Amino acid sequence: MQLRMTNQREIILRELKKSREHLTADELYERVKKSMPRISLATVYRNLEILSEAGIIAKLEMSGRQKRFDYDVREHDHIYCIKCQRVDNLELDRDAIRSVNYESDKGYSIQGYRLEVAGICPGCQQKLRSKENMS
Amino acid sequence: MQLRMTNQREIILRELKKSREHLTADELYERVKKSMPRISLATVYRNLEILSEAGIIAKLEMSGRQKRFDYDVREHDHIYCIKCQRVDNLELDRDAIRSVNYESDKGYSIQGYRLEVAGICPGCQQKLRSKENMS
DNA sequence: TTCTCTGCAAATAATTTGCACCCAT
DNA sequence: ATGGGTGCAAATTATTTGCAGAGAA
Repeated sequence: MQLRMTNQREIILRELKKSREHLTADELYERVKKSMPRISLATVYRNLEILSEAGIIAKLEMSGRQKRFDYDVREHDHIYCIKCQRVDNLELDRDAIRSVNYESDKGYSIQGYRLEVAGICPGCQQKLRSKENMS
Repeated sequence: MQLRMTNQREIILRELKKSREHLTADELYERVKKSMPRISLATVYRNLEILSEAGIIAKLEMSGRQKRFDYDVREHDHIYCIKCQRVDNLELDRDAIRSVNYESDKGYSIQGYRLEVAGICPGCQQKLRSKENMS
């Protein structure tokens, strides 16, 4: 199965790269529509699936509903805001986590792991503080 | 808001406790139906939500589509099978993970973390081996 | 009695798919 | 020209919600 570089695929990749955020399919759709108004959401979904399948982008399965997509395919972990769902990268030593012994567990053959940290982002901390001040 | 112990709630709790697995809402629904055929799936969803909100059970947001629910509310991590989606507990040292330094990251105030290990469960390893032998 | 809970059906949210046409290779 | 890609609408999957009646406290 050969991948073709269509116009829509190119723009999807460009927008994902440009933002450097961890966008959901519909967020990306909104941005892509600006340069290609007739593109369909299904095309965005299909391309995100195909491109992550091919290892060109990464699919993030975080807590919460929607999947997010990352232009950066290097293995890394994420931190997300429990208030606004925004997701940022975590720069931490994956080897240190790997050394936590979970190898022998339950007879599973281990394929990988995912550390997901939950927190409140600076923006939402700010909002909470101003709400406190009002009361 | 007072919680009432209805018949359906009791059975839902009993089945969740009995199985000691990490069931999805519809898996639980199928089991509960055996003792209470007229219960509705919406009631199962509502109860799982309310009970996890109240801290009586735990809601697991793992990779993949469906949420799973755990009778065991103690903090612990999970390993799941990438073939059959089954989820098992991981007994590992949470303090060791906590010591991986992610505190200062991005100005977030940290609320918690979740380590999710992916692997292939013994049952699915078996199936893969017999498939190999056939070819 | 009061207010939470339930069943049912309909609504929602996120994602996927069938189909006929389009266009990159 | 061939077969992957697209837009559109409809289908699917997981979950939630409105409502009127039921039942726990």
